[in-house]
Amino acid sequence: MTVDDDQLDRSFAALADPVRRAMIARLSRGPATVNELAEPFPITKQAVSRHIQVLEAAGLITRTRDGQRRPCHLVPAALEALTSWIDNYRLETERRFRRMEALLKENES
Amino acid sequence: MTVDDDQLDRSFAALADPVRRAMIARLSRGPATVNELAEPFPITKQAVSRHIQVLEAAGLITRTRDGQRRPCHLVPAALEALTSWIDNYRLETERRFRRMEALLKENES
DNA sequence: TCCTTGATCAACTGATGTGTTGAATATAGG
DNA sequence: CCTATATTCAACACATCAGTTGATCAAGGA
Repeated sequence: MTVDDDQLDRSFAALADPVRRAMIARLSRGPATVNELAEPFPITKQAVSRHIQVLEAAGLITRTRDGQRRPCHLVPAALEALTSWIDNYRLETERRFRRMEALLKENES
Repeated sequence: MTVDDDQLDRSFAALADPVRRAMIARLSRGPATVNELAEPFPITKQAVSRHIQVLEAAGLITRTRDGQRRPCHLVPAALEALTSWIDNYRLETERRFRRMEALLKENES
């Protein structure tokens, strides 16, 4: 999955909050409703509802309908898009470091 | 490399800005000074200087001294810490999806 | 239909973030 | 010493964000 710049903005901003990261961790173990996600936190359900909207706008989760409930589901492909963005630059940097080391070793011999 | 919650806050928040992401991309190709990093952007160097401080506080870059210059260097291990945090939950979710699929297939037979 | 539960909308507050301008600091070089 | 260059600090404006309370909407069950 490839993402545009706005999607990266929203995704990284979504992860830049401990409450939303804890929700991601919870959802990795299975779907959950607003009430279930709210349970561990000392904040109102309205606040939790908005955290969920942030995650959904980022594409990190989707929502289904189950009667009155609106269960949330993690979207692994969206997470994968972030890691591949980061890995791109990490790997490039590590390659450069290895080339530098090789050059140093060559010069000292 | 393992990071604490505050470090994750700062790192993801640092990446939630297109200017800082472009700086990461630039630095993956080699060290650069404030002036070099500022060049592509229509903002003041003071603003660029603060973007750099944000990246440094997140541990994503380090800085050295070269006369008046303060070159920035990307820290691949810090990027790796982020991808492994994300991958942890992505892989857990994908494992769960595969178990679900297996169960469905078993029940339909 | 009435009441309860799950979830969201609207308006407001305080904190944080990103940008500006202007002044200050530090190092290199004549 | 004096000046130019690289960078940072300080103070301010403006926008966005996370939280609150109170009202509203939607679906289920007696």
